[in-house]
Amino acid sequence: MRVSRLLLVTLRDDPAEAEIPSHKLLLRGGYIRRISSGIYAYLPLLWRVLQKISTIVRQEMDATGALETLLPQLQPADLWERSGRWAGYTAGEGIMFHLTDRQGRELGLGPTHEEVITALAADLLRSYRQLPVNLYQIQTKFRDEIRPRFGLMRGREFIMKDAYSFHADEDCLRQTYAAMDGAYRRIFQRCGLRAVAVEADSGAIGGSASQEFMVTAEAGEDLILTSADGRYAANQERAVSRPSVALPLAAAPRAGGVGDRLSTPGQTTIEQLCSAHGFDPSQLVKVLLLLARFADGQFQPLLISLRGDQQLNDVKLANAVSARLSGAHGALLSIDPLTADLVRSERLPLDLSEIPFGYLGPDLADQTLAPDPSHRSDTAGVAPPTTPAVQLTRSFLRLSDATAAELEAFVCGANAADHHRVGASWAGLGLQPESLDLRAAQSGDRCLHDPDQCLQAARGIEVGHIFQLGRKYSEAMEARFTNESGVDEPLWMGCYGIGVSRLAQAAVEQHHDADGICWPVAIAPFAVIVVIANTQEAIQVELAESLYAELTAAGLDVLLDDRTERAGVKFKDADLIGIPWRVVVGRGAAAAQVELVRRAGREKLELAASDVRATLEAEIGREIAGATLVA
RNA sequence: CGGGGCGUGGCGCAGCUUGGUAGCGCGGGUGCUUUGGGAGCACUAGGUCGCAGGUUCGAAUCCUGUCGCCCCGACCA
Repeated sequence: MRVSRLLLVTLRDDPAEAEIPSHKLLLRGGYIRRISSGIYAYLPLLWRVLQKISTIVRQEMDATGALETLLPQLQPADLWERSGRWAGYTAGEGIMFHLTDRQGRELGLGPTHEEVITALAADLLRSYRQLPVNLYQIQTKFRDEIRPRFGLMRGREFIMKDAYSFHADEDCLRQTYAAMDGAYRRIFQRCGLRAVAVEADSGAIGGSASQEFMVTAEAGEDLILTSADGRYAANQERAVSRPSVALPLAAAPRAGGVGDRLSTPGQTTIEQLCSAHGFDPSQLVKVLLLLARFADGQFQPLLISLRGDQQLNDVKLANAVSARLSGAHGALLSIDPLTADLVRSERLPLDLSEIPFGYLGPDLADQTLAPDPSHRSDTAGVAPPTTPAVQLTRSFLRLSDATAAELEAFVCGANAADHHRVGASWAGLGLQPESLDLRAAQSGDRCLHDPDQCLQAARGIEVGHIFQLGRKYSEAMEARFTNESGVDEPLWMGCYGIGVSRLAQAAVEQHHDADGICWPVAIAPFAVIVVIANTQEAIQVELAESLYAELTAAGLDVLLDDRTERAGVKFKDADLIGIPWRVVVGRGAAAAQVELVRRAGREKLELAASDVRATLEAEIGREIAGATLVA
């Protein structure tokens, strides 16, 4: 391809809309253009990158025996109603674009394909003899993201490889999951990315085990925690660690007591309490008052106890709450602090004026949630307005993190303004807390697998995620097969995603310098750019043309910069768009000498034009092989 | 949705406080010179100042509304 024909439009200044390096460089290099928020045109250069990534993905997926397919993006609502996800994905904060067709049928634009594939599996799969099977596709996904961000990093329309496997039993699912783990490692390796596999929360997709693949980069949206020995890595949402040892309370209290009352006026925070009375935060139990909302309209107040020096992990909390109540009330929609503002905006029949915020203890009585009498008289005898009746549970769901539950004696609020209790115990308060893990693991915490190892924090861009779904969808959608004994049972499922367009940008985020992109050769739009330093010199043009023809004939992806620009312009553009190898045909052309420059390291080599092809083939071959073999 | 910021030729910005000729750099076109790290000179095209109201003799500038975009939070490949 000739640069003069490439529609190469590069920008000298950083566009105002871009914040992070990869986004700026993709815009400046003429790789993408924004059409609307979170919606991008992939220009010819980027399309070549995406095709190269897709090819690698295909090769590795095919090598595991997976079958490529292509599923519809327009999906009927009833499929999603059968899985129980239509409401959650379309209402409120739901991310599915949806529409009504001319017949009044509801359709959604596919954000993911569990429903479609499971319906297909129910149709096609009948016998254990057909199993296992793994179907994948590479296509555009649509998600009405709450906040699109950073160009291709979080778009409302993006390219994804998604795969879905079906199995006769859980053991077989585990094998395919492991095979996908291997394939993913090879894919990212071959794309030239430094990626780490981390334990993950399975989120809205559901299911049991799941693992994310993170490209480490400052601009990453996720926080990951890893141990230096490489044996543990997890998303912070999921990460576990050893809490520090709590300091015992100095004045040993009576065993099983409720503690001594302590006057603490105005001391509503952990810091104030500790500095006023010399407590250590680990001697305190802090109590959070929250409100969970469910798909069926039910509200459930939560009373969460944590040791004073620990932070709540809201993903762990959401999982714990879902596990207890989603069976009865459907999906957990949100958990928010229970405040006067929330009561007002949700029109809850609650009066929080008696709740002593800042002085809560784990034994706060359910009666504090009694309905507000004034509210009752307001609405007595009046037909309720258009809003449906609020369903509110009038007792707390009480959950305690293990660090709090294990304290023998602690300081906590007295459930009365301006007072705390010192030396309280769970038995004394009449509570028997379950020991849950609700706390956020943090950088510096000691690891479970080895107390000598500490967790380190890094930021990451999630480029892949693999799940063992189990039978969640096959049960909901009645995708069943006949097993060896002739008995019908639901299929076991796994699903496996790679954000292809996100991966392209993540590669830029990881491979760039002050002058532009430094693509790994495996996914670069072109491997080589031949630059004619001065197009007025016929001898340079002639040599460059013959090199271009030779390299192209050798099967390399070659760009010929034949523009009549000055050399400096062409060098700047070549650096910006990040072609891994540059061949400069300039002053040495008369002697058939050219210069070979590696983009990433700037190494230069003067060599005979006749040696260029062999040198490039060796260098590129070495890089590709290196990326393939290391595993 | 809550909080913060921005909309002025294709791109990056100034002008707005204190109302009165719409400007700068880059980019585009033509010509000449230059030709190994974003060249120089000359000429030239291109803007209803996001949109709609209002105030005013007069609005890019002041007021109101609205749309769009970006950043911080809940979501995720």
